[in-house]
Amino acid sequence: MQNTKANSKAPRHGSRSEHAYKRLRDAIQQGQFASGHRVMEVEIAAWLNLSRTPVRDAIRRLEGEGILEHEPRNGLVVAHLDRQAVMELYVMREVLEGTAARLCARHASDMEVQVLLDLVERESKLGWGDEALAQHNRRFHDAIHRGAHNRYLEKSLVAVNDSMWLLGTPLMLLPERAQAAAAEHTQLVEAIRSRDPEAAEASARAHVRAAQRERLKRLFPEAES
Amino acid sequence: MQNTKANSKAPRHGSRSEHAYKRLRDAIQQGQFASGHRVMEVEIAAWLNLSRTPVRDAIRRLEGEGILEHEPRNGLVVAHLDRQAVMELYVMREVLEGTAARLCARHASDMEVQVLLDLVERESKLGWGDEALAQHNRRFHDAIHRGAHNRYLEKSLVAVNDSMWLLGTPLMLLPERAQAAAAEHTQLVEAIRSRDPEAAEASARAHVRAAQRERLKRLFPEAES
DNA sequence: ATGTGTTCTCATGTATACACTAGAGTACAT
DNA sequence: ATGTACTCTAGTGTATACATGAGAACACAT
Repeated sequence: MQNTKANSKAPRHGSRSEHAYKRLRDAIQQGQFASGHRVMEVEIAAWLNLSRTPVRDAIRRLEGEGILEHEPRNGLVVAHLDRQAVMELYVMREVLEGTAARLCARHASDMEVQVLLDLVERESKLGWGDEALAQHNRRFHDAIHRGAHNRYLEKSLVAVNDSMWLLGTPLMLLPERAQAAAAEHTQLVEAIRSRDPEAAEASARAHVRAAQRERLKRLFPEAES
Repeated sequence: MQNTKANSKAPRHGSRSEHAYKRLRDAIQQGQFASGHRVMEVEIAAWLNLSRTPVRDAIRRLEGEGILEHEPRNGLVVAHLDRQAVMELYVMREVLEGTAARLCARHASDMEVQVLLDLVERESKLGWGDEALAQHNRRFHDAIHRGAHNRYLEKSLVAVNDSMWLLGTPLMLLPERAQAAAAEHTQLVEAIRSRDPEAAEASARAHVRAAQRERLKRLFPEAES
């Protein structure tokens, strides 16, 4: 075995496979590997200072999640989403986030609802365009996903949202979008608090559609849409 | 490398990893490995006459798909679904099949609709309780999933339906259910043919709920539900 | 008998060597 | 110049040896 101590900067999480998975995932999420960038086992292994075996595990997982894909003449690359894929992705996201909101209104415990109320409360106190806001946004949506109490829904949502960050910068970092999103979050939580599944689903769907409109504006500025 | 020719009965599909994946998947699907059965790399490797490496790949994939899971004191086992999990699974199935039907009504090409019409037509001519009927059922639903033209939806549906066969015998093998299902299929395709997304979704959701009721009767006969 | 510490063993994690394949380059013939 | 066959090579697939860790079994003390 090689160098078991001081394995570079980042702390080791669990097994080496797990470590490789997280590092690779983060690297892609943060845009260190852009869409279409080729990913080679040996390269990653050298980068993380491990053998190919745990790297392969990580790659296989990311492949299963659709983050990596085989490109015909090119080998394995970070997945690239064309316009059609983005549309399909947002359709799914609307369905899943809508469902999560509906189920959350029905099944979330009072304590879970309280957490949501606290989160929207705190959101208003955050500066716009901040990295902290993007993180807050993740927490907020995770709280709703968990409140739905459906492990399969949760898994599908993770998959869809993971594919989302292949699109680049989170929208929350854009001040206008952050401001609108805060209002939408408030409305959504209000529907959940009053245990109104229909309103909650409608609100979540509207929220996703708004994000989609904004996203399309950024991605394909000249498209008629 | 070992024995490259005459690798036992079943034909080799693509790579050894792929082969291992399919064989293992089929074995679980056909109930050769029941829910809760422990799965060990070495055992499977010996069974398929390969090394652990491709078997590991296969196992990792099935793990990612939720077909295999780590049980605290027991290692890796074929996933076991408790009552709660079954309920959650059917909720997701209702959402996803409903969505597929809705999108299919909107986006399927005329040719794809024609295929669906042919399939329901042919279904009426099949004997009930037959293995061929279960296969036909898969084809039918696959056709709807494809007709929705949404790769992420399709993937989620595959995942959910794969978890489904952890529950045992397909319901289609029960004559009463097969008969009812045929009627429901007809109604669903009719809604799709007339390009009515709302009716299609409602029909698909009803179809799933009917299946769920039947399933719960079999799985938990004495439950109040 | 019951607890507790110590092996022991089995299964998985990890590294690595070797095999195979498909694409890139190269040399030669026309 | 262009086509064609051959090699060369980079990257992945596969096998296998070795490391590690966590339960099980055992031995011993009380």
